[in-house]
Amino acid sequence: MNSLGLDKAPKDTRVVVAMSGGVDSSVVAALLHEQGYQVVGITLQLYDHGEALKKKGACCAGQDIHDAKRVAESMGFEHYVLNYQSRFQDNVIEDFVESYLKGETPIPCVKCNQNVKFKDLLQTAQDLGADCMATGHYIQRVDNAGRAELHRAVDASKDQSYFLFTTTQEQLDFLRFPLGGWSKDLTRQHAERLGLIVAEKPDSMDICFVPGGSYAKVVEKFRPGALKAGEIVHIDGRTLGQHDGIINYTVGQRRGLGIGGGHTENNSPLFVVGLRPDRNEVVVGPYEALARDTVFLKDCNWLMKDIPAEGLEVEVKLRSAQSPLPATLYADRAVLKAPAFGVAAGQACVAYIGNRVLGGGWISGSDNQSITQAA
RNA sequence: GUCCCCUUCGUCUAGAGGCCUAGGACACGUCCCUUUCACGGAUGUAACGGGGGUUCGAAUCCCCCAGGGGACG
Repeated sequence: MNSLGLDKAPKDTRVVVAMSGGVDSSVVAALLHEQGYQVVGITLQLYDHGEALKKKGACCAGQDIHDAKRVAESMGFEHYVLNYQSRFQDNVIEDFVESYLKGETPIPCVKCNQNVKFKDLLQTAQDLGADCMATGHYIQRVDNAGRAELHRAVDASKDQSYFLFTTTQEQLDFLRFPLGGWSKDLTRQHAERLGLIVAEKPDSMDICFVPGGSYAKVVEKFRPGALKAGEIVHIDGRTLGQHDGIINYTVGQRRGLGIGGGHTENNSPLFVVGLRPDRNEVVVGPYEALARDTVFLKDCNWLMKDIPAEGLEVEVKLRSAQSPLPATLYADRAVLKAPAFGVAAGQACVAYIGNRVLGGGWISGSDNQSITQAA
């Protein structure tokens, strides 16, 4: 059994590494190469800023691709660049745009993992005769009696399980995440040791196809007219101000409303409580108005057997950086032990038992049963 | 067009002679956090309508000039 869990010598094991051009995936590729594996680095060209966003100057995707290629060249393993622009456009950007127009808050990173990296790229890797595909994600693949499970990263602060909840059992069987047990520090140490040119490269943060700019402008570009000014209304019916486009807001948001004091008791801050795309309105209210204890799910992906009818005691995350919340999971919803504040449709509900990632679903809506029942 | 009240940071306001080089909240900016959008944390900018007085000393007292409410007009 080699380090990738395969019953082959490294030199006979062909592994495709999905290289983004960042530190993490570069370290994975270089490390596996160092260990003697047949590494094939693949970097996807997903968009072109010069063309897609009508921006001048260097294209960021180009720089990342260039970095990945240089890492491969310096280490001496194969590397290919595949043009996936149309797939990315169809499966990620279009969905992103449509979701915002519906008043939801999409997660393009998950769609990209789900529909591009772990689907098309993974298929390509298999077509290339690879034994497995490795990525630089901070998440663990744990073998439990012959069955692969998904577990949170050891470094909780870097855990990316939220973004990978759509990973299927079949995909998981073929995937490897060498950094799942590492800290970011350790990764960077290895990057330096290996002399990678990307060792000092900062972590990516914004949406990749919206570098440093406004994502709303991207939506506006693909759907002219999407940025339409409208009213900001309070849940009590008052109109408190104007917004410059519903797509600029997400449920739970506080900043950016521009509504000063004098509208609420004690000048308490206002939060976006809801979005009404049909009326082009942003609905605001006090923090308490965000309370929800029932989260409805759709298009779920579970890495486990059927969920019992009486429910399953789990913890869920409704936002990537949020602490897990105790809940009872059903096939189509999660019922929280205590209300969550700022549950946005379009975001994901990812379930855990301990460190194990059970999968999750897309949030289609939410409710506050305790209030509904009391009323 | 007689007699009363009001006028402070972008907003809502605290303030009733020295504790105010004017405080708070909301908004806004910056930074941190963050492979979504957000939340959150830290930090910062910013005001006594104007002009005279009285006082050792006025945002606070008095007097004028400009903007909102009151059973004769």
